[in-house]
Amino acid sequence: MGAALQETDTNIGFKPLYAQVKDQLIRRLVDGTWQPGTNIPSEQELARQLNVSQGTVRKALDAMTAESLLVRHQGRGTFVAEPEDSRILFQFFRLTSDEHAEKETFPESRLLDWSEEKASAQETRSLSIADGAPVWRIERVRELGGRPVIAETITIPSATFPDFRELDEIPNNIYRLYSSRWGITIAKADERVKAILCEPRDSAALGCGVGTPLLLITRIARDLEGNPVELRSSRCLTSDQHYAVSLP
Amino acid sequence: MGAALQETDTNIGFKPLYAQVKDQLIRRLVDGTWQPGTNIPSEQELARQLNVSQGTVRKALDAMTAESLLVRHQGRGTFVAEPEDSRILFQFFRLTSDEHAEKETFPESRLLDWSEEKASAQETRSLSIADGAPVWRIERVRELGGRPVIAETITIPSATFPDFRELDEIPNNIYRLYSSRWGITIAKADERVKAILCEPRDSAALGCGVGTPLLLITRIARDLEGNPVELRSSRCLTSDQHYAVSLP
DNA sequence: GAGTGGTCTAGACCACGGT
DNA sequence: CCGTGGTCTAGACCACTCC
Repeated sequence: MGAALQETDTNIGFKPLYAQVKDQLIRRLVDGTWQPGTNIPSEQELARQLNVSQGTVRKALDAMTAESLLVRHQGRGTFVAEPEDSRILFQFFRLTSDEHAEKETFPESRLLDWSEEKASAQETRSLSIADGAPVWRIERVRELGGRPVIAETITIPSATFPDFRELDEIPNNIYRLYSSRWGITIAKADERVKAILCEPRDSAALGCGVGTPLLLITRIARDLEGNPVELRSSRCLTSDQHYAVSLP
Repeated sequence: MGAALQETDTNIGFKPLYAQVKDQLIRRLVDGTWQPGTNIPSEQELARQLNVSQGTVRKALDAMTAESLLVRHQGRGTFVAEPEDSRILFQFFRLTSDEHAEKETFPESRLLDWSEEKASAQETRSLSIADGAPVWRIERVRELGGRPVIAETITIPSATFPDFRELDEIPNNIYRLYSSRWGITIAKADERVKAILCEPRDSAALGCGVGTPLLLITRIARDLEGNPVELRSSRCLTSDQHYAVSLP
């Protein structure tokens, strides 16, 4: 790490060398030096570049692999993770069919509406944007096995996604779009789950009666630096599906 | 690992040395050689006992620490994790107050009923026990901030918890009881979450009307070896609470 | 000061993938 | 065959805790 190396541990702000290496490497992801899908230099090469040992680089790469930022292939190299369907599904989609572990297909989406509006109070708070700033709001219905099971509202700040208006389609896997068109990587997300009753607004879309119990999932998705990028509200029918969590 | 060491990687059943070390150490937890709260030998000592290097022992200990089986304290040593309130709360209790990260207090329990019954079909399946085997079923209500918010049913096989009948009290933190009285460590759990409507049975306990939307959490808790030990159904009021999940 | 875990280094050998 | 990541070892120094 050359001149940036901290020599002593007595500082309260001490960070281990491998953590500093990790920060450096994440910066290369953030600034686009390393594009999704490309392979990054070998451990030995990075060790030379950063003036640390190969073992220290490995510890940083291992941590990033654990966070799904990188993918390692023995004999081939280390690659920047891509927002492929299978990975996004596994990492961010916790709704599963009740019967046997399904084929894990990406839920089909049907776009209902999308328009630019002023952010609500909740959106302002969740996305850390200015009061009343413009946002895009996307309404769609998602289907599993041919049956509508999720009504979802996606909110993103207009400022973060310039020229969003010019899209002529919203793809199924929207995180891949964020990545390919704006270079924004969704790295993690926080979800809050509640039980609610179906309101008239969702009744038609989900094909269920008003008053049907629904799972409300409120997600804040964050980029590589932890900044909130997307707010999503999903109202889910859970008569034949469940939200699966493993502890820890 | 002496004679147990595998010499070559070409076997399909190959396990890295650190994983074999981890298995050995977990066995010491399972058979009670190392009791919760006690400190285990130092890395150097374990390395000598197992005929591996200290770095290999460290990798095994790091993995076990990540699974909350051990706790490390720099300068003091490595300790077997205890089922303390704060850890159990953090690891297994995902229901949180909507407002600001609460004081994280353990929810108070009020015992409604407990009796020995024959296992239902679901219990038989979830707990991998014989059809109609005897189980203990515990019904209780849990409160947060003085208000009842969870009605829960805990089912455990009678065979796994001998003399359960002789208890004169069911403590708040029941996982600590499993550990202290039967030497059973709850190491992980799988949860399934659905939205349901409050039924008459829970209406009185929760002080809400029939038809109120509730979060149904079905948990299968497992011991160190992954065997299912407890089935738990929690019906939760989520008007002022939510179920929190971080992805990944 | 002695002992512990935490970090960092350097080098070795292996299995894997592609040439 | 070579280069890659995966594993294992050995030794050094540090910070922390307790005596």
